[in-house]
Amino acid sequence: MKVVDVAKPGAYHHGDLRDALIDATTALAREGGPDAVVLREAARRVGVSAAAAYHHFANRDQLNQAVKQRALAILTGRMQSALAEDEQVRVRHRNRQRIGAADVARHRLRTLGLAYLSFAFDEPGLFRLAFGPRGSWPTRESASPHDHNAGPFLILGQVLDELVAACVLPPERRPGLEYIAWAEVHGVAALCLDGPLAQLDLVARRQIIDRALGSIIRGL
Amino acid sequence: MKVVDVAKPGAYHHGDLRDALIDATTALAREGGPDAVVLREAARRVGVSAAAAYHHFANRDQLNQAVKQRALAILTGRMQSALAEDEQVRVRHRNRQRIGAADVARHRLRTLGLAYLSFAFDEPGLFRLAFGPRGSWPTRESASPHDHNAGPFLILGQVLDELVAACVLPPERRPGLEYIAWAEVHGVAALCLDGPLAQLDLVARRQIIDRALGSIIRGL
DNA sequence: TGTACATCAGTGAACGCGCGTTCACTGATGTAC
DNA sequence: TGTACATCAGTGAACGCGCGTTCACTGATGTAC
Repeated sequence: MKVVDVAKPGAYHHGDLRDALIDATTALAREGGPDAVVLREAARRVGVSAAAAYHHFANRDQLNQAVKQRALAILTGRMQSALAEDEQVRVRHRNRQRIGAADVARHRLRTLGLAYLSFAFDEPGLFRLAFGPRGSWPTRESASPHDHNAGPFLILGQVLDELVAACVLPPERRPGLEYIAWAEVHGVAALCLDGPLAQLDLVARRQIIDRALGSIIRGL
Repeated sequence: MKVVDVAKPGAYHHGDLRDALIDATTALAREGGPDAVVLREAARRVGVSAAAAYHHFANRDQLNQAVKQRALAILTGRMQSALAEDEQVRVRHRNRQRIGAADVARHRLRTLGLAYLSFAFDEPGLFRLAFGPRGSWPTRESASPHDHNAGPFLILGQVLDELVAACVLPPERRPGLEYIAWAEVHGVAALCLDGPLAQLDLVARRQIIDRALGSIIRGL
């Protein structure tokens, strides 16, 4: 197995330029959203000629698409680690109080929603890129193999399954519920970032979020 | 009062270039979304030099902002006329069957949601512009005086008030409910246009929409 | 192990494009006398 | 009613910019013998 030596200074061959370009472009998107995704600037940041990028991407759109997937992977990671953190807290306190499976499942759903929203607010540039008009939504086939197909969609689905198992959610209402739950949370994020809710102060926003999450859980 | 003679051919003075530019740019946005909002192209379509635009807008962003407001006005109009059409149907059938105020109010809320979604699907370019990252959301002060401040927000608020009046919605849950309802419907639109729901066929999309609207109304 | 050579992954210069914006200008409009 | 003139709303040419993309090239890498 070849060891990839990253950024060996002065090296003619970069080592892993493709990944480096995706990294740099992700940073651009982070700072300036979809409009900041500029192939030349990414190459500049990596310290490479713009033409070099064309050995790794057919065109700008392919680079853009790769960054879009990266953004989604970051979102997925945040959702997963939020659940994991939740789990740790629960394990640590398990002797002090016994919590029912129903409450646990409900809490996990809420955690997922909060993770989604905090991604949107912490990383508005990446969020806008991921859910913006440019480029297509990655299909299951085009998704990165490292994800094990575990996009936001699947994580949400698992937690909804837990709700069914905990008898919180009637099984007949389970199918397709991902869409509804996702839409509600996504709508809050979108309206807060670029819509009529953009001017809300943090307190008001917090209220809306609590209310929306409550509404989803109650709506089960 | 001066009669504005639109597009008198060969006229040096245009008459109402400002409006004409907004019209042309709206057409651009309709066809290509936010990225298609290009000052020079709008001037070209109107048949005027690009520099002329600077007698009416300080810069490209102001033009963009005006078109954003136009898009919102169109959305508002669609919502209003959907309600009006509903009303007509109801008046026409009023002798055949008596419907309770509660059902009427619920139906009006559903109508509003459908109008919002049909705007998103019929006019994706305008929808993306209106709710996209570029430009700020128009505040009450900057809104066009012709609207009488009746944006989507206020129409929705009125219908929610009707629900309270009809005893469908407990008054204590009324305040701020606009946000929740709007977010849910907006989320469906956004995810269907540019998100993971983009690949759904029309039938599946229709199901999601029905379900989401039902969920809002049930959640009251 | 050493060498010839195909392939890979870079370079740097250039192309064409279209954009937003500015400038000095000029033709039309409307008002004061 | 006619005329001088300030103001308004256009013109067309130009500027500078930065982009995506292509091209002929060259240095590095790794493989076959």
